[in-house]
Amino acid sequence: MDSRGWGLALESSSPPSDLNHPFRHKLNSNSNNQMFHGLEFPVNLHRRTESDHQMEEVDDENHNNNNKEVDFFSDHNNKKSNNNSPVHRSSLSAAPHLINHRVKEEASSRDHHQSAAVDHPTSLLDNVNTGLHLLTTNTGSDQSTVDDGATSDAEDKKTKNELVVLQAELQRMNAENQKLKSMLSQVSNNYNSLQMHLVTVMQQQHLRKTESTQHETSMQSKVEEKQSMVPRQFLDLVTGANTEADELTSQTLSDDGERTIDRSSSPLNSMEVASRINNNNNKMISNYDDVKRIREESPSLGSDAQGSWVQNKVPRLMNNVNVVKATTSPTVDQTAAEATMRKARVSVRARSEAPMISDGCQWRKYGQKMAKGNPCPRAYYRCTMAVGCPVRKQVQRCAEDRTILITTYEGTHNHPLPPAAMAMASTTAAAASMLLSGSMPSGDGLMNPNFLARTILPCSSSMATISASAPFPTVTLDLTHSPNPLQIRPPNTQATGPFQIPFPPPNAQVGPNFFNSIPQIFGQALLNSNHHNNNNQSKFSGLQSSTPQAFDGAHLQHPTQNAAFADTLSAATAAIASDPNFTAALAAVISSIMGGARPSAENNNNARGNSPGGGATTSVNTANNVTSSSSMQQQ
DNA sequence: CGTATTTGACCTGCGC
DNA sequence: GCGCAGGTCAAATACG
Repeated sequence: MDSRGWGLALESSSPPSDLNHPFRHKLNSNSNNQMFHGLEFPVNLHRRTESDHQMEEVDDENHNNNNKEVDFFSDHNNKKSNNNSPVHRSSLSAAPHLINHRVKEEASSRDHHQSAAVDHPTSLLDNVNTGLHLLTTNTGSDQSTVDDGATSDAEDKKTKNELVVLQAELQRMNAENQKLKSMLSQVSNNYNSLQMHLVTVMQQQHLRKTESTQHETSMQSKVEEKQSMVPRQFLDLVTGANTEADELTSQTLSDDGERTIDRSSSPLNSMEVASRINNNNNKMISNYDDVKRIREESPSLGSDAQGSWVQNKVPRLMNNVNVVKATTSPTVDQTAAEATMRKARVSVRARSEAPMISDGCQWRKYGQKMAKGNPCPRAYYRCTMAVGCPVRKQVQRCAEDRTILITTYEGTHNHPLPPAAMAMASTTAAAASMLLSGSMPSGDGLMNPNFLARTILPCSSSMATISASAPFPTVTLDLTHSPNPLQIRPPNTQATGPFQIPFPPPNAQVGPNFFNSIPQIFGQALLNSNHHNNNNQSKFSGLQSSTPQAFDGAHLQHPTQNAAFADTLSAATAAIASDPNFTAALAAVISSIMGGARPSAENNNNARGNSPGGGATTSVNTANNVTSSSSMQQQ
């Protein structure tokens, strides 16, 4: 957690006690999938499973032994001082025996089911380091106080038996790890395939639109331009570069003699397509004269809104991201992608008395301005976690309600993020991606924001808003509203069409998993819109009902693990959620593996403790959890 | 003394 | 062309 103690914690730091949870499994990161890099799977942390029960029994044994240790010590003292007491002698001999007997019985019964681990107990024991130190105290005390060789042997056997049990548990967990690995692999594969499919579809739509526009009449009327300005701007803000790049793409493909490619069947490698788009974006961005020429050549593409946007932003983008001439370098692709991503903004409204919400990243303030219409100054921050990171954010209090802090993110991090920052980063990235993807030309060539408002999450309550009238395409995630749809919504001057996603009530505990769920929600939204395009809206209802379970399954006890896992899971589910059956299956599998989708009431109610939970109604209180900050803004 | 913040100046785009 | 507003820069200042 950032030492500055910003007010709104989007993720919870890990209590030290949980960090040492003995049953944490750490999966090897999949080198082919950075999405799951460093993902740790706490297994059976939530449900009282057999293993937990076994461990507690062991602990109970230990505890009992520790309790008895006093008695033993007392007995030994009595024994030494008074060997003639038959009562003491009997209790002395009976207690360890009974304990060992119970342990043996338990070990035997478990060994019956897990014989593999018992086949070579001694060799395994040498290699097992449980780190639990379950028996050393007891054994040591007994050995130190009981000068009895038989008892010592019994203790050794007991120790070995318990270690055998632990070894069996380890093996069982290894098997679970393998299952999880395979599951992750499956998720990863689906994610990659769907991502490629998405790029392919995007490219097809672009090509289709390009062809259609070539047959259109030359000029649209001024009225038509006015009417289409908002959606066109919305389109342009997020994909206008691509739209023009498509012209370049067509030219480039023609120049390269590759235009014979069958677009309908999209044999092009999706990544190659994306690379070409980005490359041509670079061409466009790097050569403003080309942009003007293309706009002149393609009047239908050069509407006012689009032109103003390009003229407005391209030079700055050139300065900011050092766009260079188009090459096939992946770095250039990334730069173009960043330039594109910087066009989209994600605004988060949350109640906080602190000057800035804690999102896990390190920010450096580089400016502050008084914005028109708001007595509160607007502060400008840039990410300092890596040199040249393009991500910036603006922080400003709401003019109407100064308890509301509006944080607007822009750009995509170009560096690895700590788990604490993953939630917000993935949220903003997903929201920006949704803008980018959601603005792809649909059947009529334009994506109307109101279309999104009509189609996305009709049953949701509190809201996020897509703003197309703002200078930038902005997704506003409003964490200040009640989920009750009947409640009057405070005026949002920039909102043009409500696009709602479920958010917790103002006083609800909003935790990392809530933010982790946002990418998934946006994935749902995007997919829902796609389904709507395909007249296949019914699929989404199943998706909605199934995906929350996936996050319920992420109700884990370790906050960091929980955040990391749920974050990764949310990203994955957002990407793969186009198949509701798969999502439901994944939710079911994860829920079953993770110990059931039913979190305990304790976890939900004690969210800020060791159990932040995974739903949208748990963890840190957005509205009230406020801390002071040393990096005070003048607000 | 190094780093972060502050704040006025400057740049750019847009509307009139 | 001019003024306004948003955004950024960089020297000055504060802070640990």
